[in-house]
Amino acid sequence: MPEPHPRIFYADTSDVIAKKILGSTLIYKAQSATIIETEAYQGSNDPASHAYRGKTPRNQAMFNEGGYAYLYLIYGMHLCFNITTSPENVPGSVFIRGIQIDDEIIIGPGRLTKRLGLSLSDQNRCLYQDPKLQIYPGLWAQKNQITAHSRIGIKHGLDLKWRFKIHSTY
DNA sequence: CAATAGATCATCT
DNA sequence: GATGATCTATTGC
Repeated sequence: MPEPHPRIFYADTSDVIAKKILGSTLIYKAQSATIIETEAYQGSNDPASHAYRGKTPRNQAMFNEGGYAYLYLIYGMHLCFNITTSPENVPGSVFIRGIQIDDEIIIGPGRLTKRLGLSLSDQNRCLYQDPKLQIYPGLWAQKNQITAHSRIGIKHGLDLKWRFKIHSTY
């Protein structure tokens, strides 16, 4: 039996984890999804981040140590799913933008949370301890290529190339 | 095709 | 009271 990514996997900064987690397998409600697109968000060094101006009730989950779920509602209707990174009280998260389930490609943070059935009750779940929500190392044996891009839907921090996509090359 | 508008609400100022 | 780490439908070229 393979093990989920351990606690130490999430200890680095979000831009590193966002790349490293591509191709990993997300397990939720008997569904198995491959992570194919991510973005990184940090803290006071990242003007696009919810945590740019410090801790608030909404973003408190971003201050967890690495490996916890951070979810929030955007535009009154879409749930967005992140995984925290970095030590406790150092805000950082990997925002999941795209997944693949079997042959179905799902791009868009709101679409994928709806498809998987994630909800705010999954807030703060630990990805390496909670059996309901887990992430395993990828089983992609192919040679893959990762590209870096500007993040979507933000007004600041567009110079940071913190959106990452994995492409299978065969 | 590309551009725009509308939905809809918790959070922050 | 304004806004936003979005998505879809619709309009316009």
